[in-house]
Amino acid sequence: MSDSSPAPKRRKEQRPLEILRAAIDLFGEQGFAHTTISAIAKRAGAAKGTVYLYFETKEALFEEAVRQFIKPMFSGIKLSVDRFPGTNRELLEMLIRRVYAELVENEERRAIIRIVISEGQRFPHLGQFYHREIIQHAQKMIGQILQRGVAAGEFRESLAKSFPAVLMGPVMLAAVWKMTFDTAQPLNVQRFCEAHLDLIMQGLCTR
Amino acid sequence: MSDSSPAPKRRKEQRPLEILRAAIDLFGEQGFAHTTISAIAKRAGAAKGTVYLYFETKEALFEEAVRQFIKPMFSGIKLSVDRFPGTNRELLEMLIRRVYAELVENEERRAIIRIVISEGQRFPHLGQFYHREIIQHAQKMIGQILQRGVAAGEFRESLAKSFPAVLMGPVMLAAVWKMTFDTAQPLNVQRFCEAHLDLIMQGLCTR
DNA sequence: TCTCATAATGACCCACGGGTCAGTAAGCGT
DNA sequence: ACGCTTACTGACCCGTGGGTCATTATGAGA
Repeated sequence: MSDSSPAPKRRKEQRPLEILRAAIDLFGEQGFAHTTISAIAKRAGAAKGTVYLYFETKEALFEEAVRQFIKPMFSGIKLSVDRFPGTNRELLEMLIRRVYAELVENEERRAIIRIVISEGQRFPHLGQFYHREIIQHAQKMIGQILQRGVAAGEFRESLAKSFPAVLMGPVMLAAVWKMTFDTAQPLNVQRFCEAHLDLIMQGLCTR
Repeated sequence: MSDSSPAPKRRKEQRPLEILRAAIDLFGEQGFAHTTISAIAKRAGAAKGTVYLYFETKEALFEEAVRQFIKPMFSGIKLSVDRFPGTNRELLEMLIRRVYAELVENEERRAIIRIVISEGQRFPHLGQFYHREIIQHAQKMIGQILQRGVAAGEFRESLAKSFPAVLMGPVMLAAVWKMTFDTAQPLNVQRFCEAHLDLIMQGLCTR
């Protein structure tokens, strides 16, 4: 029958994921401390005790939830980079546009960023995990693009090859801005992205 | 006599500032939710009740503490920009170096950034205040430097004039990195700063 | 239809911490 | 020395929320 009955259902397989989904939503909206297990259970359509059937503690649930949603964030971008046909310059441009679309414009993803920043001190695992799963791969990816671009004569030799993250700095700023200052001064992400690309491609100075 | 006596002293003037200092330290270290009034009082060398003599609630204390430490952050930089003698290019370079020194290398200042990011959702005042007191002025300052630089032929026309914040993107990333990934992969701030300057001054592409 | 292993429940327990207030004592004026 | 004002204290109150567990409900298999 339909699952509209209020009576509890036994669904061992789906439960954990439903709970993780509810958890990541609420942690993103309210932060770790202000999110209650009861609220997570309620949103997942379960009772408080059910959460503790699948997760040891609130912290364990938290780390699992973040883990669950960090991984897929990167895989989509990685795929489209691997099979890109154009020049390295076009590839870098496409990559940066994608990152804005995936990380800055998507509210759920921004929430992950905020979580990693704000809870990173109290959950060192989290920072380490995020670094291992995302940052490291991203650095390698950008490093390769730069290297190939230099070899192909598209890019000059620059210090960015030692710090690929420099290229992504404005992305981080845009994400933080959206989360923090957008009510005071709304950010036009598209145009910000264009300014970003303009800057790193051309630089500021006349020759 | 010396103030080593354990008996309570009556010092109406110094108390509030001592409490604010203790508060900003602890809020920076542990975040808003995990910082207790008792801990703040203890660090300030006072009793819990004393805190409530000077501040209505925990939130009021929090906002006051942040306010207290945000303002002086900017004034030093502003001063050295106003009286700078060199070219606009040199000025921009000096400015960016100073911002790294003040915001990224200084742990207390980074704490403020983390606070604004992580508590910004639940305390909208905070984001608005920070924007009004820092971001807006910084934007104006950088905008002027760019404009003068273009007029003097030092800078090309670029989209950065509409989004001066783009230039500061890597600073934000460096600050976040220091707070979050530094144990996983320590960041050499000096060299990162050089890479940042190299990038925005020269750009990536060959002509 | 009956049994039984177990998924699911939610009332309950209790530690924690924001906020209070009756009491204490410092120190000024006389 | 003696009040008297008031800065200061910390034991106490109580709402909140993490975590438990005795009880109930479910549905697969006999």
